[in-house]
Order: sequence, then C-alpha cells, then structure tokens
Amino acid sequence: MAIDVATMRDLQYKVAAQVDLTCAFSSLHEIKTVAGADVSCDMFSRIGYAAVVVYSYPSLKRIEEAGVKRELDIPYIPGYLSFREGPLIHECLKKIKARPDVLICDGQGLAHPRRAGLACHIGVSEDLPTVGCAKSRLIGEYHALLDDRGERSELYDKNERIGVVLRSRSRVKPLFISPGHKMDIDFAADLVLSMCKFRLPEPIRAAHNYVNWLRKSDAS
DNA sequence: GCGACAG
DNA sequence: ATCTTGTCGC
Repeated sequence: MAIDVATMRDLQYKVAAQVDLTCAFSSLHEIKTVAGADVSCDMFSRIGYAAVVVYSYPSLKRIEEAGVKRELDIPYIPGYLSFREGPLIHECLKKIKARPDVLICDGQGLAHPRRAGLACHIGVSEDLPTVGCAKSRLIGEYHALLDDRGERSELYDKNERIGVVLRSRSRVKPLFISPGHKMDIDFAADLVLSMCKFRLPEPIRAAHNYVNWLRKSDAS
C-alpha cells in the first residue's frame, strides 16, 4: 500500500520548514562540481530509471555518473512528484563517489504550493545545495519575457517571489528556476544559465540522455 | 462547482 | 513521463 496524499502533504510542510534559502556560495567561482538528476519511466509500467551525472564547473566536463532501475512507489500526482522520483534519485546519489557541490533537479524547488518541490525535498534530506529546474510551470504568475537568451521574469505566488522564469536560449520555451536548499533564487538562475549550451543545463541533459539509454538498452 | 496541474 | 522520423528554421 502506497503512502497517502494526506501523509505526503504533512511531510511536505516539514520539509518546507527545514529549507534554507541562504545560498551556500558567495560566488559561482566557489563551485567545482555540479550534478544533474533525471528520471524516466515505461508507459503504463511501474518501473522507473534514474540517473545522476556529475560535471566539473565551469569547464563542464563529465566526471562520473550513476544509474538505477527500480519500481516506482506511487503514480504521478501534481504537487507530489518528489515521492515518486525522490527515492530513485537518493539511490543514485549513494552510488556517486564524490559528493557534488550542487545538484540540479528536473522539477520545481520553492515554486511549489507548499514550498516543498522535488529540489527542496532532495536538498533537505541529503543536506545538499539544490536547484529546481522545471520545463513547465506548476504554480505562480509571471510576465511574458523577451525572446533573447538570458531574459528572465520574476515568478510570484500571491505576493511572494518563488522563482524565476528564464530564457536559457533564444527563441525557445523558458525554464522555471527555483531554489531547492541552501540556495537562493538569483544564484540558482545564474548558475543554470551559465551551464546552458542548449535549452537545458548540461548536467540535466546528460542525465536525461543516460536515463533513456538505460531504459532502452534494458528492453533487449 | 470549475479549471489548473513539475514528471 | 511515453508512443515516434524526418524535416523545417535559426
């Protein structure tokens, strides 16, 4: 029997209470390694594949990676993604030899109804600086942005600033960036932009490719 | 009640 | 997220 929504919601309030929005770094120069995490699943199967790939910073060279195949505990429920993907990402992190300075997650961080998105949940439980980098919006309002790379718009929920909508590449759909843990909004956006050769930051692209490689090469 | 809704 | 190849545009 899977965990119920009420229990997950209560856990999210506890996670939110532990989130630290003070950036662990005073400058991007202090960062030496950045990891990206991603999860992919078979359609109508409960099997999921996850990967964490570590990159050097700012040289952006691949250093190491870890993959995992495991059954997903619960289905995808908007607002509760961390309970579905979190466990697999934690297993990948255990396999990584050197702890990365920062972990970028494929999903929201602070920009969540209870301020406890995937990046916050992973960050708090691993006590690791994390960034939420989502490809679409979960909550929050923002103004349209210009279409040049680097353009950004504040993401607000009521009167609270919860993230930044960032154009990581000219003329492509923007990214929704929000801090996970030991991170602040603007630093998170600066870090992500500095790692974007294409729409997604390199560590996330690598994790996405690796996870799909795992899944496909497994069905044979 | 109705619409929105990370991956 | 997933089913899917080539193709058009910057």
